[in-house]
Amino acid sequence: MPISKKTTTKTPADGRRRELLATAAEVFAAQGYNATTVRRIADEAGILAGSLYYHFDSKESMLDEILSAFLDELWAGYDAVLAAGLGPRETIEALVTESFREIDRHRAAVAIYQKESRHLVDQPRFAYLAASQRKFEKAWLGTLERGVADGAFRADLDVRLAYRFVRDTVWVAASWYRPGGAHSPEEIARQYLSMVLDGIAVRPQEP
Amino acid sequence: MPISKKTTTKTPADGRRRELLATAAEVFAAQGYNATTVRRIADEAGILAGSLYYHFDSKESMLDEILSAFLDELWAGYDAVLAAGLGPRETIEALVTESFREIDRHRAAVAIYQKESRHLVDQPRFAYLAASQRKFEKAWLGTLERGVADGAFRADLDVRLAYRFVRDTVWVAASWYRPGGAHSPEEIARQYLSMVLDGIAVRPQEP
Amino acid sequence: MPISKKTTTKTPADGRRRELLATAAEVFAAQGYNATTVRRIADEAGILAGSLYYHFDSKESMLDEILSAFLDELWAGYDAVLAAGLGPRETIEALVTESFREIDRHRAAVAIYQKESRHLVDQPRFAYLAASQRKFEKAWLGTLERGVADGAFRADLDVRLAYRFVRDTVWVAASWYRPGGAHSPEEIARQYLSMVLDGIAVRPQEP
Amino acid sequence: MPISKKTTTKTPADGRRRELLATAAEVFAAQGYNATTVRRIADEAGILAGSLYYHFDSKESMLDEILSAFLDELWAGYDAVLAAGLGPRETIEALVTESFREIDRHRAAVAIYQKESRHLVDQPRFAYLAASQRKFEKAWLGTLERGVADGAFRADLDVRLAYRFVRDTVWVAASWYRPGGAHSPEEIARQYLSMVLDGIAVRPQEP
DNA sequence: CATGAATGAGTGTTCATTCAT
DNA sequence: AATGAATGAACACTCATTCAT
Repeated sequence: MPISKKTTTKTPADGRRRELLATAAEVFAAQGYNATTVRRIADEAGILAGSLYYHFDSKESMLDEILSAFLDELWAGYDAVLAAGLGPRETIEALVTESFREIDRHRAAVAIYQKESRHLVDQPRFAYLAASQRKFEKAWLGTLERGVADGAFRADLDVRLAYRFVRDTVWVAASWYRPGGAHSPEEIARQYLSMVLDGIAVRPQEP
Repeated sequence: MPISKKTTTKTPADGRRRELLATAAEVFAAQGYNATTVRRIADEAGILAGSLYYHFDSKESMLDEILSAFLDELWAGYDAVLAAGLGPRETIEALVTESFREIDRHRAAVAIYQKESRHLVDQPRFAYLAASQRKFEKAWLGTLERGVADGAFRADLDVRLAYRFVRDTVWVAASWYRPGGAHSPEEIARQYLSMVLDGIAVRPQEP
Repeated sequence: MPISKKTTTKTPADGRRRELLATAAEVFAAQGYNATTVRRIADEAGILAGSLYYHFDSKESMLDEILSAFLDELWAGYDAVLAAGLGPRETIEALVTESFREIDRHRAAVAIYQKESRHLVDQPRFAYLAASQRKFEKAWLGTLERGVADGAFRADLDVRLAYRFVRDTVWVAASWYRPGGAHSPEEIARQYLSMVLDGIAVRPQEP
Repeated sequence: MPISKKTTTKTPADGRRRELLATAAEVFAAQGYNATTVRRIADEAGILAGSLYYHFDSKESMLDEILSAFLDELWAGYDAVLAAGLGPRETIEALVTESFREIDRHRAAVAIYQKESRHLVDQPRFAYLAASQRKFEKAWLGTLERGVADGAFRADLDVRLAYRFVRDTVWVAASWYRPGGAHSPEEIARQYLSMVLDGIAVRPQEP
């Protein structure tokens, strides 16, 4: 059950759409949605601006499709993790790892989401963004609280602050992450988790 | 010696400028620079769009003035910290605290900086943003390396990753921080530092 | 000899053309020629927009064919009436009746004619509209003048005004007439003629 | 109490608006609303297309203002007639005369109304057109029925048909009427009334 | 200082039309 | 006969900017 109500109709000639969406996502991510002209996307795709409208209703509907496809995939991964019945620490580890995998696969969509979701949320068309945010918060906050309760996480945490801390820490990575770099998503996740869970300072010496 | 070369001329009618800049900053932060119309700023200020051009050369020059004023103040604070000769951990603590104070004082400017700096950097007019970023990176990265060298920070850190981690962690806060809330900037800084330095997981029991 | 020079080629696949033209006429009448998109016609016909161009050269040529077919039929009827050698009053009666029959049979075409002919007249392609109008005026005006001369119609008439009066009165009916309604075209013609010829006021009493 | 809810704000600098509206009305009437480009109106006014948007929200709002101003004036005249307590025949005479005066004063608006009102009625913004039509029908139909009841009009009339007959007969005149021609509106009204009330045929001889 | 009116370049979008398949 | 994809010109509209008053 996808977070967005879109029925991703998989018609045979669907390939062109996907190509064009990938192009659009790349440009949106690089220049921002508003600053991106439909002509720029068309140029990048090697067609004329008007021709995009054979495939899409509007510039906005391209954005919509990009974001909802991303969120659908993200939640497929998250839901699997949340259904696995792991402990709080292991859940956090799995969610962070899954997030970096999504960043790896949908870098452009993630960057767009970061930059644009705040003002899109208010538009009825993008109501699913708000729904996703609520679900997201519930998953992370719940896991953190569970961890504090069972002693996995520090009891002196401001859990809401910790939630924002972890959330931002992970997703902002999309702004500098480049797929195919030195580190795999799993490796980056491991290092992030190491910092988030154990801090960057050395532990007081154990005798 | 300010990071931006602007000569902050203090003409008598300077108060109006400052008011208008504050208004513009608020709108830029809320809607994004590109999505903000000059008319919207003028509406908010109670004048007509054309009248803004008595005070400013262009919409871009408003943005310029907002960002350079912010960076000048930021670096006044940072430079004082860096000149104080503190140890690495104390330097990090002081920089983070100073950063949250800036967020508190220049929330709008910080938010604008976060959202817009990436594509502004390329324009000659905003070259000082790149200069600031380099200086910023040097300060933080240097401190982290110093800390690893003298045993204050974990030796197994990927220092560049840790830099991004700390940097993002701090500044993204501008996107949700609201001045006058429950926590003072210093209190938020303390909690952030606690998480960054010591992690959110409980430490292994010492006997 | 038809008023329009079109050679109505009767190819075997002519049935499809006629269907498509009927569809187009209906949409043109309902939404106006300019406001009608070729896509809308194609939708209504259950094919794609481009496919219409297998059957027709252009949107304009559909309009052309619709109007000229209508005018050819109209003049077949009118010419028969005019050739019958009736008196002026009987001629008017026959023309009005014939007109309502045309409205009944070609409602869409008549409505299109009413709405669009004024600005089409200037285009060379639609020169036959002007020819038809001249012939039309000559027939009606001549009959009215004949009637005034032989005492069938009132001598104090401004004949040009009376011509416009009768002409408009008849054709505007196409804008509200719906075939298959309560009244047959002949019945409506009878009532119209009663009003046009004898007025709606009661006659002064004859002793 | 105007038929349209518009508050015709009479600001001092309102003159330019009125000029531009008159220009727009003329072009709308000549070419049809849809076929008229905003550029054409601007050309006619000697400014650039974009400049029109300083004065008006949209092309549609120009149309709206033209139609509602016309209807407000029309109903001012009609309401005065209907309130005068005249007999049915005198009421019809006064309404027809008033109508031709409106055609004389607002020729363009009347022509636009004739051509466009049918499809505008459905849009919420133009709901007042439907209201006007209902009020119009009530006034004319009521008067005709009253006239039939008290013996002023023929008892054998199909009143609805007579209503359409008179209505169309009057307003279609806007399509050929040119102000400043040979006949004054009152003169045309007189002749129309003569035909509508007494018919164009000679009356049977009274002995 | 501010307004009222305009400019001109650009934006998203529409649509009749074309054409290889 | 019809489709899928594209073209290219035009369209309504936006907006930063200018300038005489």
